[in-house]
Amino acid sequence: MIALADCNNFFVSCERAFQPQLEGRPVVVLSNNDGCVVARSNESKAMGIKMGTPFFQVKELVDKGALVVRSSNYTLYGDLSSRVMSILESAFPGIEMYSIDEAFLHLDGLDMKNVPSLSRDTILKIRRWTGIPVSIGIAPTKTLAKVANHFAKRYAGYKGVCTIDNDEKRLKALSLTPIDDIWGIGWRMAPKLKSWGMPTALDFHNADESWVYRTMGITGLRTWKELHGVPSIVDEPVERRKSICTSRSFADMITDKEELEHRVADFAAICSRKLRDEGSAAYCINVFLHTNRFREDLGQYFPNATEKLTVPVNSTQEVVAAALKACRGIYREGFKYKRAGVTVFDIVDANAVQGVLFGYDIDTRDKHDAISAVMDRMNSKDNQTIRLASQRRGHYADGIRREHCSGLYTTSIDDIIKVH
DNA sequence: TCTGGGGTCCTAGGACCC
DNA sequence: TCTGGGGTCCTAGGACCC
Repeated sequence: MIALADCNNFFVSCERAFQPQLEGRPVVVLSNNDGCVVARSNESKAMGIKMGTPFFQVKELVDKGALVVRSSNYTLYGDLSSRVMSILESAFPGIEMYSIDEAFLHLDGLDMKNVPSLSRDTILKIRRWTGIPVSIGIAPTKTLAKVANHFAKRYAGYKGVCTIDNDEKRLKALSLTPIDDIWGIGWRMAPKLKSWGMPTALDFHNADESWVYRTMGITGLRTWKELHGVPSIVDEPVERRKSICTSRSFADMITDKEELEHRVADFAAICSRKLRDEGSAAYCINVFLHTNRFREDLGQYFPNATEKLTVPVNSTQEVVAAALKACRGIYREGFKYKRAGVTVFDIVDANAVQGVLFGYDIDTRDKHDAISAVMDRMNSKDNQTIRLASQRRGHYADGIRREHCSGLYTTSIDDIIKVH
């Protein structure tokens, strides 16, 4: 058996944890640049606001006072997430953090009849210590634990914990679950399955195994087996991320080459910082540019280019230099750019790089490493104390819309004073 | 007027080899 | 109408997740 702990309406709950007056009111949290709705409270879900709705479509409700809006505040959410995770970690034999607001809980060695009460106690503790509401689903496979979690969230009677531990409960739960709600069935497959007469998870569960493999491949078959109670989604502990991406949409469209290069240099610098934080280095630096795909009246251009290096890098100078080279190769005059990003991949352990650098200037590398280390120390507070000349003047967040942001309650002393 | 960001895995097809 | 048979590796794109 395995359990899935999932924070309810996580970003909204984080906002409410520090602004209790938002409790009971319809609240939405927006994506970067105040673009789309990415989190909704139960009240705003009940109003029919869909995930991914462009903010301008619901702005009127905000102006009328019928809806509360917040820009996203990832510093706050990341901080609360790690508090929730550490409580889960101390309560269960092992946890596998799956996303910022979800973790699979291993139950090895626990007496199964005690697991529901342990889960309830942990939920109460998390609520008391962090203010975040959590639900837990318990089942024989991860996919079924997700199903159980949905029920725990949806029906108050479960008091936050739902267990699927026999065939009767399993089949009943699947019969009540629309196929689109199954983990692993996305927006492409769901309409097809429905058109083939399988609107519920139980219909899919009852389909023929070889038919599932033929039509949906190995991934579809894994989901099918999981619904039958056969664990088929292996948990590989991810040692090292395989790619790291930093990208943003801009508040305004950019045409100027130099301005665009400053932004790309910023994104590359953030990527290099993320690499160093994980003790990684990358062989490949990719840059992509996007024009505004919603402006059909304007020319469209979505180029990308990869710089492949002979030696993996993680210093700010080297990553930025490679990104700018790639950027210069794809920039075209006359387009209005709305978004850009830097992705680094072919990632290796930075420590393993040392000593195999034949034909490479070790002194230069050591200098770069030393400079990066100093930059990291100086930038540890606000991230922008020191930067390369090719990066932008001003704060990197300038030019990104964030008009409804709450305070940095967990990380800024001024905000902590304000709250108290 | 305004429309997010960051990941993973799988597969088909092309390039290349003998 | 005819135009082999088998491999491997790489990559772009699709599909999925939060």
